[in-house]
Amino acid sequence: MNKIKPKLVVILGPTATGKTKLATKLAADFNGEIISADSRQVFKGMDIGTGKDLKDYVLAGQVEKRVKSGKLSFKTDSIKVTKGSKTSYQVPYHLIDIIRPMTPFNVAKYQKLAKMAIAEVVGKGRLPLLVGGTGLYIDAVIKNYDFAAGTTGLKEIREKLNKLSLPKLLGRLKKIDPETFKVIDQKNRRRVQRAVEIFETTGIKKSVSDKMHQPDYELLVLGIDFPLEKIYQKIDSRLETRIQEGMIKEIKKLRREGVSWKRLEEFGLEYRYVSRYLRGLISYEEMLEQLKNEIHHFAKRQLTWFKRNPEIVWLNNYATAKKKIKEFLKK
RNA sequence: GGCCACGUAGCCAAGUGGUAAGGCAGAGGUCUGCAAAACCUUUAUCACCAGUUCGAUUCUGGUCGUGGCCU
Repeated sequence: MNKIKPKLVVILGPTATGKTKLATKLAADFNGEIISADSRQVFKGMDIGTGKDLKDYVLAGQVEKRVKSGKLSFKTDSIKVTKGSKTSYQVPYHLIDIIRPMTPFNVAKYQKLAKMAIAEVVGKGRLPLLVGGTGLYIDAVIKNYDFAAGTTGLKEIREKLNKLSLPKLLGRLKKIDPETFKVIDQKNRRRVQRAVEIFETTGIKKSVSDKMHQPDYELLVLGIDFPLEKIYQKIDSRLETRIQEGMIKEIKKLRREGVSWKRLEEFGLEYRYVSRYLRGLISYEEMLEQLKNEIHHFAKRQLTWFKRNPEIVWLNNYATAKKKIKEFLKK
């Protein structure tokens, strides 16, 4: 019953704080592999807009020296990349580029895949690092949310519920799960509908199912702490860079490949506002301005989510992160 | 110098003789199957001075400021 839980290091933080770069270095230091926790980088072809910089997972330069001096602990050759005379190391990553943009994806699927990926990494005797900024996805893994039941018939039930008005949904919720009804955001249709869905698919009330979970891992949760103004600045300059790198082209290409406007709108941020621009709904200047504001808001929302987790150890540099992980692994 | 218009929160902006819509930005928050999503909360005494009035941000006069036109 009391079996030893695998250790999992989590690195989270709002957008534009350099999570990937930090995680890559740490993965190299501790013989680790990265499991991405990013709800948009799972999609193929969505690269520039999601900041999916795969080069960030490669450690180049002084690696050979670091390996010889024992500072890098990679033990297999599979991650060693030799290009001409230069050797670099690819830190293995998971859950990036795994599905096509038209394919629906959600937390439940993510959780399943992430658990599998973590198990795989642990099986290899390496350290799994869960790295990303999607709070819900991270919590689904580290708090072990229960999505197992109720997969059957979800589509039908959802279609049925989609047709109901919000007051009707609220009425139904009040009947089946008054406890949730009391605390739920009653103006948020999506949430209300989901609470009803949970009951209709599983027969279990949301208020009950919420309480049934135990973490699967021994955790170290590191949060990257950055002043918000700096994040805003970085967001703004990063946006200009992304446009120069062909972000608009990327979105045109997605369209050509059959991704609907509706889907692009759903993806939010870059995909939403560039689409609106391409459709002629807003001007180029409006796109830039609105996008900057929206990404600022997004960063704030991420922070709000993370703030309420007291488990997070906030830090802002590599050395501290390294020290924390070292201590964690010794325990 | 003369004439006209305007002066409402960081920005845009509505409005009324009885103590001021809304939007944006800002701040705070919610979060268990779309989460880069969806949703919630919050921000003014109306340029200044004097007068009319029971009461003025709204009317009158002046001051300052801004924009435009004219000589």
